[in-house]
Amino acid sequence: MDRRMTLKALYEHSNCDDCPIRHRAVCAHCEKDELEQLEEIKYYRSFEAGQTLIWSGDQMSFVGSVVSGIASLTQTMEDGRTQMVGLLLPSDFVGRPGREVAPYDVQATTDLVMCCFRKKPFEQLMATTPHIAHRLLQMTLDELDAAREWMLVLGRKTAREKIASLLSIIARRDASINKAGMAGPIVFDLPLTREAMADYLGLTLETVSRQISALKRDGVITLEGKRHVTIPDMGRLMEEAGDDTDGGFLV
Amino acid sequence: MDRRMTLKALYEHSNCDDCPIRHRAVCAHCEKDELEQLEEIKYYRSFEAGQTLIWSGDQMSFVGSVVSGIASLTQTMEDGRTQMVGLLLPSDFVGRPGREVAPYDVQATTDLVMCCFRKKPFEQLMATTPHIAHRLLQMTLDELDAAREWMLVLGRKTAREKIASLLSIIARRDASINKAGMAGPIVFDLPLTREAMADYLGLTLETVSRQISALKRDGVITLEGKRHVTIPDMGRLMEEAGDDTDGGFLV
DNA sequence: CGGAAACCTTGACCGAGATCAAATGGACAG
DNA sequence: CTGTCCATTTGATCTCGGTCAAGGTTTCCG
Repeated sequence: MDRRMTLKALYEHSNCDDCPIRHRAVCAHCEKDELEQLEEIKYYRSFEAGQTLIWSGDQMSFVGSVVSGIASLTQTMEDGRTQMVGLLLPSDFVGRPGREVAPYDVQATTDLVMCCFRKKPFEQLMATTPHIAHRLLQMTLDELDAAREWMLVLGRKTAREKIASLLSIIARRDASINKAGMAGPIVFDLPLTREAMADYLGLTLETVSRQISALKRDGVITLEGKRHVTIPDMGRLMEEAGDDTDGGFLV
Repeated sequence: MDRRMTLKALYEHSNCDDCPIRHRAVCAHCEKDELEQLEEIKYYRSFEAGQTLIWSGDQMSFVGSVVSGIASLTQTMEDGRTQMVGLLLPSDFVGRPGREVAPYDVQATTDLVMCCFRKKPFEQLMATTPHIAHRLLQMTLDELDAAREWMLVLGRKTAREKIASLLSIIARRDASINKAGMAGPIVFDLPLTREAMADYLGLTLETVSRQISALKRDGVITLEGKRHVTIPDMGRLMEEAGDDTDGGFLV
């Protein structure tokens, strides 16, 4: 894969209603010109599936959030073992205000559109408008909770539980985006290859495949083709994941 | 263990030079009265080894930081499997400003002294003094990086590498607190039982014991008694951990 | 000093998941 | 339709770390 990428900014929209940062910035304390300032330093970028947006150790020039598609954060050891350490779905934030250098690779797992802000101006804006900083702290705390929940998955769950955990995370996020409830069957397309799932779960792709087959055989999920998943009973899936069944909070 | 704990605030010192928050708060932008405000809501608490400060699901009434000793964050599944998701050494921050309920247990792994701030006043202070919020964001980002680095350990490293990783984290922190350099042997006391290490590493205590014995046999570490460790060659240990040898940044 | 309770080590065995290998299926170009 | 490519599935075997069990050390307390 080519290490360089098209850095051309894509000013596709002059005003952007679907930008998650903007939505998040809109609150009782917002002032009109704060939004305008955000607009000024905002731009869009598209990436193809498989592209690496940022390499570990690179200078970071922007922060931003996922508009559509999926990005992933991965760490790699010298011998090639890789571990995905974050899965960024639409509305998730990317970047470390105040940091110069990226601590891990950021990849486009699917075709991806990002809403970006140039980093320096964004940091200045953060310094002058406290509620953006506050919002960012809340988002970072959410990420930290998610990372720590995932540590339990990586450290203590069996392969079957790991798969069920991943499916239930994706299903939950998907249902909340589509504003569907938890009741009734949930249907979605798996946005990850077996290999990407393996990298997220600390497994091999063969084990992922076997466990998905097993969940299918046992009626926990239904598969059409290799990617289209139906979950007839979300509670059952969460049991398989080893989670508290009642802890079904929507993020 | 008793779920209730002595909540008695310990106003041991009326002015506190060793308080990490205060140190962190001292910067070019600090104003005198900000420190005074922090002083007003600050108090100390001591805990015995094994005590649980906060139970998952509890209301949190304070935030604060570790003065001495070690605290740990743990998650537990219904069947008893537990995973430690954070190791809090002196100067590390505890608490989620803006959150009501604790997402995991906080335990005193050793005897512990915390420097606490009542949560509500602290949050108000945060809202009025942006640089505290900023400082907190930086600390949270650090924690997030540490959590993600640990995900690689949990997901992809062998038992031997896991042990070496834990030892090198403790050694690094210890050396930086004592202002010792990385050159030359590093000596410290293991602050964790084999079981606690196992919970942090996603292993069993037997495996921890075996791997420590193996590292001793191979000359990577020296043990006196069960806890007193000498690391003759930090570079060697980091190789065993599977880390980039040159990435020896002190936090 | 003696006995009990933690904590730790070591051994024997087993099994979940890794590894190596081959077959299957779907998408797409020609 | 046919061949190629890639993702996935499935099978056979191996191995690392878990499990069960026994014994050793240290600490603490009467």
